[in-house]
Amino acid sequence: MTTETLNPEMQTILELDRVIHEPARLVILTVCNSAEEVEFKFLETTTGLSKGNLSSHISKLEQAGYVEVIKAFRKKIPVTSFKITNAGREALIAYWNAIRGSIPN
Amino acid sequence: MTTETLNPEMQTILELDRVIHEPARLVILTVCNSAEEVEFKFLETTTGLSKGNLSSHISKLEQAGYVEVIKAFRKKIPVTSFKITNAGREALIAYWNAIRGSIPN
DNA sequence: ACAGACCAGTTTGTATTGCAAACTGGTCTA
DNA sequence: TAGACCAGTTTGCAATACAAACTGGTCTGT
Repeated sequence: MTTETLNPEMQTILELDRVIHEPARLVILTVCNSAEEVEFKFLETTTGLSKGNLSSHISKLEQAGYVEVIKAFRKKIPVTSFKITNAGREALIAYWNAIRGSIPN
Repeated sequence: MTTETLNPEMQTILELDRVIHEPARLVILTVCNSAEEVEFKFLETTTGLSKGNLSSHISKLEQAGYVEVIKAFRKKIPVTSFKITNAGREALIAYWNAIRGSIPN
């Protein structure tokens, strides 16, 4: 080792957005980003996450302002849907850019 | 949304090696991978991680079998160094491959 | 009508984590 | 030889990820 400073790609890794860095949330947000609106049930079955787990990760994303939660009824059954926000989309893009920039060949 | 199955890239994300997924450890392991042997002090100053933090992350990496810890003395002062193991190198490569394969364009 | 199976989603309890402050065991200096 | 200093570990704590247990409601069979 010759240099005494961490190269910038590694510095970037240390500063990654922890809300998005959690795999479950990265997947949730990515799915939300790929559709207008996504239902709870859909996320549950596709991701294989448990309801509780899914619920709390979504709360985190909501708190961070990365998704909007939409509560509605289909017939008489409650249906919860999610929509990525602008902030969420930006954060997601920034996250991928950071990763992309740090990947070794 | 039309499909009911999570695409394989997202599945990969959910299965990332959590030992390596932690940014601090990813950086430590990457530095170790770029040199024959790396000293504690060097990691401390380059990464900016606190001693305690660094120490416990390295313990994790050692437990996982990803680094070897080498204790020695320089004059009379203890010097601890780290060396990535084969398993560590493989895990790191696998991690980057997983990430690389999951990145959106 | 109503008991209980079922459903969508939340809350709670717990084990694990990441972190820095406090500590250990030692060397060096005045 | 007291105490400043150094390399690294342990401890204590706040924040997490997770699933089991729960809530509030609808539907089914009798």
